[in-house]
Amino acid sequence: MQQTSSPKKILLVDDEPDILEFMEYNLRKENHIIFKATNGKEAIAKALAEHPDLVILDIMMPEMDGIETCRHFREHPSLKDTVITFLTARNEDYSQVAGFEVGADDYITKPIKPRVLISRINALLRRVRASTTETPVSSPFQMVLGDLKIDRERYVVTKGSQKIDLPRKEFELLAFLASKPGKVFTRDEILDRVWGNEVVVGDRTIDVHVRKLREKLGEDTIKTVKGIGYKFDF
Amino acid sequence: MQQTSSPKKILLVDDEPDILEFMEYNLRKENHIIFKATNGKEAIAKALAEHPDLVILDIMMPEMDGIETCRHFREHPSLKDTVITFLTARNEDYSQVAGFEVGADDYITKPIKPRVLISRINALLRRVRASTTETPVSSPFQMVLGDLKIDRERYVVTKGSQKIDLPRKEFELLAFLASKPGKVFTRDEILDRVWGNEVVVGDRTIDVHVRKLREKLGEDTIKTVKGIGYKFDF
DNA sequence: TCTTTACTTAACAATTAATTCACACAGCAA
DNA sequence: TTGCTGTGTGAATTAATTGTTAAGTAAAGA
Repeated sequence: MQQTSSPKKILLVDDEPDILEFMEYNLRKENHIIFKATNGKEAIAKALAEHPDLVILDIMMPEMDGIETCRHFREHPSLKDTVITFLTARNEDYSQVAGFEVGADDYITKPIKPRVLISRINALLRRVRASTTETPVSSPFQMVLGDLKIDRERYVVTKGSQKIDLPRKEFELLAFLASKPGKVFTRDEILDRVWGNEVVVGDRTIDVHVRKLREKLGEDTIKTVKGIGYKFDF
Repeated sequence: MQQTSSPKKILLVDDEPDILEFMEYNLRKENHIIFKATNGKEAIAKALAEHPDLVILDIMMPEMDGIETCRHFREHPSLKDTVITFLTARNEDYSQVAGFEVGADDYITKPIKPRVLISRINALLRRVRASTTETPVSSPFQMVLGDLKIDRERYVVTKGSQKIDLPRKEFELLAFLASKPGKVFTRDEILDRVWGNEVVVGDRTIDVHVRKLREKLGEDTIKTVKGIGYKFDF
């Protein structure tokens, strides 16, 4: 199974230790960082402290059940955008409805198979990341800049009438720089947006990619602003 | 959840009152103005009267189904640029293909999760309707792409004068990729649409199907865009 | 049931992309 | 000039992604 980019914080909430352990084991194998809670109150406390990317919440719990806990999450300003998925025994039909009403993002039924768990979790994490990152700027699929056309949908760059194939990072770097022609992006900004803040790469990585872009697009498309960063100009 | 700029008019079309109500509730929370219809005819009437920004159309409806209704929209001069998204139960096999062929803008599968619904809708509303206009709809049941003919009614593919029989998944995959020639579909998109959001398959499944298609149709029909996905080109 | 076909998985190979490395070079200040 | 800082470059290395084959399941048909 594909390895997702960066490890995520996941908070598991269930009153049964067996299930907690089972999920912890499986998710840890996927390199996620796991926190656990055995009731709703503890869950909220841990969430406030750790700000998990995802919460897996058992519906059936003593005292404060999953639905109730979820509602608390949704009411809390700093937690209300957390991704929450419920866990429930199969055939608890009505609770599904209730779950979605309080703003659940997904629903996993017990008994859980490791493969299914992992795949659902990864899919959720991907999707959520996608929807929050979604459309940075107005996102026209195609940008035209001088004699350069950048087609985000088709993933193709055209210079004049010549089609140029770019590998992923090069394309993303170019698209990012070109999103605001003329603006100077610092190395930090570039790393944040193109590489993501969790990935650690060396100092020369950006340079090399810039160089490759210059090789393919011509020397004068990307300009160096010494001590600051790079900008796209045409 | 982020509040989008201005309230939009949304027309919901479904024969099941529960679903209508569910969607109305969730979209109203987002400050949209909601209209409802329970069949295709009513939908067109309301659309003509209200000119909604977006139509959410259930595929499975008595009398005039979603596909048919969509076609009517597309033929109507004053409605043909309306953004339309389909609603369908998971794994209603070929309807996805049909949906794109009649010019759908997006595809939402039931059961619907509120947050997913809202995020997809908002994304759709933000994006200007330009991408679908550029793909001319040749004929609802038959696509012709270069020397390739895809007949979704008989699910038969013809290359030149040679008839090629494709198994179900291969056909669906091909038809999906071909629904927007040139566009790169990510593996996630492909899994979502061809396999359905709840089916769990391994990483190499798509590859193998792609390979089989290439075997049968020639190496250069489906192109790999490393790190992103696949695209159909001719 | 048996048989066939489609679908998925697993293991490994091949390919391509991303990153690092070592050093070169340029600009600037003392 | 010398030393410093920041950037450019090509080769080498490492990592990630995809291709391929074979084999195992599941589903459909006879």
